[in-house]
Amino acid sequence: MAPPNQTAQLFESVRTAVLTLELAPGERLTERGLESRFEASRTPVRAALMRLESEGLVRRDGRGWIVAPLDIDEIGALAELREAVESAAVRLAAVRASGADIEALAELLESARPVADEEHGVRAGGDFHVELAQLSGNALMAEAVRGAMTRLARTRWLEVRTPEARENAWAEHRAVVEALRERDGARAAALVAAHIRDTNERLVTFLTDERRRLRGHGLAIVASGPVPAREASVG
Amino acid sequence: MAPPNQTAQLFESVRTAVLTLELAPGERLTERGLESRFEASRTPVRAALMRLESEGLVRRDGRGWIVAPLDIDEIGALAELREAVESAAVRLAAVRASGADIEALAELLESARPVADEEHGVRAGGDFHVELAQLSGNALMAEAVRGAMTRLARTRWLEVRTPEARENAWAEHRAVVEALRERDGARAAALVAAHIRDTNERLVTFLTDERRRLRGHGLAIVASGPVPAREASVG
DNA sequence: TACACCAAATTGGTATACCAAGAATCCGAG
DNA sequence: CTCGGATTCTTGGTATACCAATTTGGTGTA
Repeated sequence: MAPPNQTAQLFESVRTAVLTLELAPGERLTERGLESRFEASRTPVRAALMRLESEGLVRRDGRGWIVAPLDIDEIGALAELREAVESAAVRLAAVRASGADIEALAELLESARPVADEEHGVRAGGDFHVELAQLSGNALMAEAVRGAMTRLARTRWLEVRTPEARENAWAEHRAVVEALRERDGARAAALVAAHIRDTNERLVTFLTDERRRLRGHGLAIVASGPVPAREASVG
Repeated sequence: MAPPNQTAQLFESVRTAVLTLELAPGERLTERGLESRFEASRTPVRAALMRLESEGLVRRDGRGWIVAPLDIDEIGALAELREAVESAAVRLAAVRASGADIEALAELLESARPVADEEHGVRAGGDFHVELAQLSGNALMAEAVRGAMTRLARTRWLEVRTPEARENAWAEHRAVVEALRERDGARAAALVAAHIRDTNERLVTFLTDERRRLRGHGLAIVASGPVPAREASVG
């Protein structure tokens, strides 16, 4: 069973294309365009689009579809959400996680240490936060963090990542693990919150500064999302 | 057939059926079954199922679909998530919300006061939390709360809601608004957290106690993890 | 030139036919 | 009656035809 389902494969392909900016933020997508581009029929294309939509990577634009624009306001909102969820999660983790789980996280972190490989470092950075949230034992919190990291993933290809900055982020992660080891939930939560806040601030500063240049590369960054249509009915 | 989109209508119908327990938790769903039941073709049925899946109301079971089972562990996880998000949101709201917004929320609460009408009270109860989160100015937080309330909505048809309990919940909501009026974010957050914790505790206690009885009515409540495979198929 | 109007093309929405995999059922051998 | 295997049914996955609504382009008129 090499191709169990075309949908999953197609979904991954489109998703990757969005995350790597191969499909530019704000770009218009047509079902038939994707159909021919990825060589699949409309049914799996539609399924992929709907899933991508629920992940926030793709959005409806009137009747059609667009790649979700990079939205500085959304990035800020994500940081706030992450701060709330991740700090609560780590507080829970300090109480619930087994020593072995914490050590496994420490090991994951250690393995990402050298950060020589850009892509590897990027991926590991997001994974750390998801794994950390997982230690809370609360699957929904972990899922929320994963969703947030997904929405943020595209910015990682833009952000400046000096060796110092990466080393710094790594050290902050390590401090969190250390606090976890000592079962100091409050400290761990504070560290996580500060880390998220700082990282976000750097990111937003960078994006704001570079907005003009990035636009020159055909990359639009909006400042306040196109007003999501308000709906009246909520069951 | 003039209706702009059948999908939206079908989606609402199925969603309502799930939320009202007309479609029982754990029940197996087939695309063709829904197709004939709701008189639509498979395409919109599949779209609705995928959307419902992203809302957590429907789930894949192997190759097929089931209505998401009521899961006490998930309910607990939702409470933890809500506590994290809503308390952070209300803290933000205390700083950001306009006086008019706060008054509008107070009015919404006031209008739900008599709670004579069961269904109205139920809906308003969930709405309050969503509107409250909206005052944070963080759309993603509000969306997270809305999602959590959706996942919890089915329990409201089961829960005992004595007039005292409802009056009590209403009073707790009111205390939050009062704290908001005074721009006391810390107190508002503490009140929200306590309210969520208490409500959840009552709910879980009730579900645990009544689990046997509810099962007698063909309603399965799982304690952990998925997969109750086959349950209520007409007794 | 500006503009109104019509025709063709494009698009998402919908319906449906076909497929392979799995489940259920039937039937005959023992 | 039991068991094994073949047949049939059902199911989700996929491909595709058709539709209505928009968009697009062109064209003729004032």
